[in-house]
Amino acid sequence: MPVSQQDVSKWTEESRNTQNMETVNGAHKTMSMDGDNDDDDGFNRMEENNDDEEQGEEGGLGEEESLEESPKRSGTKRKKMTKARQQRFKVRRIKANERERNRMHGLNDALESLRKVVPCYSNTQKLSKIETLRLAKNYIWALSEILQSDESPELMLFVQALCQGLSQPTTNLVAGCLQLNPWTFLPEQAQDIPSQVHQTSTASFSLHPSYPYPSPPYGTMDSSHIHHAKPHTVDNALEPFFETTFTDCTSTSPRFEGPLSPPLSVNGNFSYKHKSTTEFDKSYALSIQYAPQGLAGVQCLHPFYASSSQRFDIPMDNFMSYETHNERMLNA
DNA sequence: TAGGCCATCTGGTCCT
DNA sequence: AGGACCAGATGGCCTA
Repeated sequence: MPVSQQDVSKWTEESRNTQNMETVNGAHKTMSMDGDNDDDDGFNRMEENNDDEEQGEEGGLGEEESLEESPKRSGTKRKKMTKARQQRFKVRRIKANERERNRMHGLNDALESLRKVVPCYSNTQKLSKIETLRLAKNYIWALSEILQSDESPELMLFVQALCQGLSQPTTNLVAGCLQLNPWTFLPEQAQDIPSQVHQTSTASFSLHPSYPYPSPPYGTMDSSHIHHAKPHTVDNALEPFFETTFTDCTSTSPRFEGPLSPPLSVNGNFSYKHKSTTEFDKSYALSIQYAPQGLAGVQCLHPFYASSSQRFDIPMDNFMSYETHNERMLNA
């Protein structure tokens, strides 16, 4: 770990007694070279350092708390590292490592719980930690805006809000969970899509000016933009469909009560960079085809139809395929 | 093979 | 003194 002057200035006399600059830098030169969870490693290093600093010291218990002048730094005092003291450090370090592991496991458990309540969850495609946090942040923010606006949220804007700042794979996953084509709500992607698709889908949605892209730095999200949400000037061809969809969901689909339904793998299905429109359509169709038991197999949260964050499954029959969507748009 | 993600170790700091 | 929390460093694993 690089040690700055500021860090050095923070050191207390006590810390200097147990570890000077050279010790710190030396430790990091050799730290974690094996990575095999050998708890003795750090203490072996400590002992090596101590060997350098305790020349001729035999480690009697009675000398444990005595102080001596450091031979390497004038004016600094450090405690003798006796065998007993080394042993105490070793035990303390082992215990600290275990606590740290448990702490991180608890953190990971909490993160896993969070993964299960954000809008899309897949057992096969686990969101990374950072993406989980980003999606959760977007989700909370979107929900709060919906509450404040007191209006029926439009799905496209809702998904846009969810996907702010998310990586391409995560955006694909969210899109897959909501059975949307990410081309239709990500402006930067829309620049690269084939013209045919662009004309038939993306151009139909006027991206809301209050959803700038790329997203602002995290934590600085402007909370005003949904208040400014203007009604769509261009009819969203999906909107009536989704209104029906979610209405149907509440009436025909069982509410989420038990274990998660089988996940729908959307891995790569929305990747557009190396696929023609036809290929895209095929992969999209495949993603639907492999959805188990006629259900989407994913669990989606829509704040307007799933109050209190209740999860529900969206029947596959309620979804319009990408081809169907394109046909409708072409015929419109 | 590079890059992303992750688990783990570690030392420093703050608090009880 | 010891625990909680944090951030840096490192190596392993996986994927494009």
